[in-house]
Amino acid sequence: MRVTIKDIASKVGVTAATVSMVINNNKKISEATRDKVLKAIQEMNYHPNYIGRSLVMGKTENICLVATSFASVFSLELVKGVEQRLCDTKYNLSLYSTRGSAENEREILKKIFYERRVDGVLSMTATFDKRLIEEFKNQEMPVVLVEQVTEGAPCVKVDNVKGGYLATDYLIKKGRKDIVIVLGQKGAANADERQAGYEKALGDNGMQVNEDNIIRLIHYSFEEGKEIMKKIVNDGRKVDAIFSAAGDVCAMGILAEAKAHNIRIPEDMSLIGFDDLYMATLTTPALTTIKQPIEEMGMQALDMLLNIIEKKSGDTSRVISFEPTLIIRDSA
Amino acid sequence: MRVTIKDIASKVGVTAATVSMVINNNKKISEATRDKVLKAIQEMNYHPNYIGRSLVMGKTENICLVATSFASVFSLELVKGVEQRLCDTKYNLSLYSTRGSAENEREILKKIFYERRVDGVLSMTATFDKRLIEEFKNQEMPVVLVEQVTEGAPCVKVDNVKGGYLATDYLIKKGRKDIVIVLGQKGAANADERQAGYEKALGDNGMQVNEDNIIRLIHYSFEEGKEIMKKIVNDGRKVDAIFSAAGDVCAMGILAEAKAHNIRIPEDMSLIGFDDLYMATLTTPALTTIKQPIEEMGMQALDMLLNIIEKKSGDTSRVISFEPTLIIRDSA
DNA sequence: TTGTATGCGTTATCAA
DNA sequence: TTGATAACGCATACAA
Repeated sequence: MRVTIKDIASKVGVTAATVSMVINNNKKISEATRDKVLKAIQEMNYHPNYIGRSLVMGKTENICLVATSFASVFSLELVKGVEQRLCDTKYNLSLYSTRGSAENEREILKKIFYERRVDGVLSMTATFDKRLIEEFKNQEMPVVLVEQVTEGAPCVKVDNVKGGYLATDYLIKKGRKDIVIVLGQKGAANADERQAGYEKALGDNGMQVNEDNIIRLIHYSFEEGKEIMKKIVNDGRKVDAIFSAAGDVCAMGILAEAKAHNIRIPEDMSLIGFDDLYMATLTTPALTTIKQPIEEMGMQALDMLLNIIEKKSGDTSRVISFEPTLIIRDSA
Repeated sequence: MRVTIKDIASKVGVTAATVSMVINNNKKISEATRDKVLKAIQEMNYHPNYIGRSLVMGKTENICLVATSFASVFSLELVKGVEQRLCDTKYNLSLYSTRGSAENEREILKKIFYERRVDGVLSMTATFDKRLIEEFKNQEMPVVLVEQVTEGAPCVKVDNVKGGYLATDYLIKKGRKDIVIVLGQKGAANADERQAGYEKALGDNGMQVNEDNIIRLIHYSFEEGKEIMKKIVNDGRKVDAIFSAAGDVCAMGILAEAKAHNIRIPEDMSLIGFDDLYMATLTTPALTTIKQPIEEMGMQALDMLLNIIEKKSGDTSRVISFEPTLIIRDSA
């Protein structure tokens, strides 16, 4: 049998309540009994059962990170940031991946707070709408959103408008006239914002938006990047720059396919990515890209969540926006 | 206030026990009351509190993965595998990172089972010695080791000797004479085994081991890879192949630095990595590497753990070894 | 300063 | 088929 608080109590000759008070550093306990209890705890190798404690305290000391999947470099970096901050606290991290339909995602999120498995939630999922946030509030379950702004919940994100602007403006200043932008699906916050930055930069420089220059993809993948470049070549289009606002991996696909068609980069065509994954330094030419401080975002998101959990802040409408930066390498 | 089993009971006009039996599909409940209870559960949006259930059941339905850090692509791939299997079960995954000293690591591991936070442990940490395994056994806490064999605990690993052999033998067959191997610290199971494979391949081909060709690192990182290559250049060494048995990420660092010094790969020097991360396909040249089926290892490890937890198997000495394969691309 | 009593939300045993 | 009761391990208000 595992040793419980009662075992300690009976060994020392006090009650469980006393032992509990010693554990929780209650000042009203005499030195003498405190020492005896502590000694017994040592000897019997006692550790308080976390489930018992959780039940009475109403806290699990667990927080979770929810994402559609953890297969991306983005989520890895985020986990890194969260983890780094978490190790100084008493909290543990659980990962919930909601692979599958939006409905399934909703179910998982609901389970999380109704079953009280965690004290707070960090979410990178898409289905976090106002209704769901309302339910979280009703259940008093703190939540911080990452990369997605929804009214009523605090959020950590990157200034994607600025990211889109920086890249586009740089290309224009380099003399590029016909700039393709590759984006995720319409409606995805990052895609819409980056597009807005792209269009603003064009406008500020007295240029028109050409709808043909807006290309969309779904998985942000290497393969899609190749397909996009292949189509541009097959269509016989003359394009002097591509801004892969859908990330570095896609940009790498574009690069690979461009090489296969003997298109020289950056001489014939400029290429800019988004993310600044470290492999962006490894291609030839090395990729010019927009850097997002993902790890810092993870830390910040966790800090916000812990503040809410521990009631140091009730501010549920705070949006922290990180500044992206242009990293100039060889591809543009 | 959150809705509990009692709220349902009083609403329907039965006791909590009855509601509990309905939830747990006890057959002795009449259709009539079952329906009434189910309806109330729906209406009041009731979900059983997981903490309360855990306390009485003595199970948390949580398993954890322990690693020094989750900042590596290796651990992420493993998480992917585990996660994929886990989503069909009632279990949840927690991540514990034990960054810091070995002593700290020990403390965290002990906490895990003494506090009964989880039903089972998957461990990738180094400090899992016989003594610790003994403690796990005493506390009836199931554990499966990943990438590390220790007597008394089941384990999932890759045949690293073979991996080391495959790469080295291939380089020799390609006519390389002066092959550097990059390894983790002596004592780390994967490092020692890969080294053994390297030395066996040299021996089988009638070549001598040159101690200068064995280089060690700590973090398996991109930066360390760069440092290693820089040092080789600065020392004016003539090396015609590097086998980064410390992984693809390190190999990428080597690649980046080699490029910076205009060393052509594979013409001037062959380069082989280890892991087969998907980014290995994205570099120029694409990386030749030893593939470990990391994701499958994660799935297998989880299956073993769940079998032990659910008492379907008590076999604590099983070692499952996966076969690595040589993936030939452009760097060697 | 310490003990008694109670409750956290659930399941399980037994009696009705 | 259902209800009453105890139990899981711990923390806390109140009494002593």
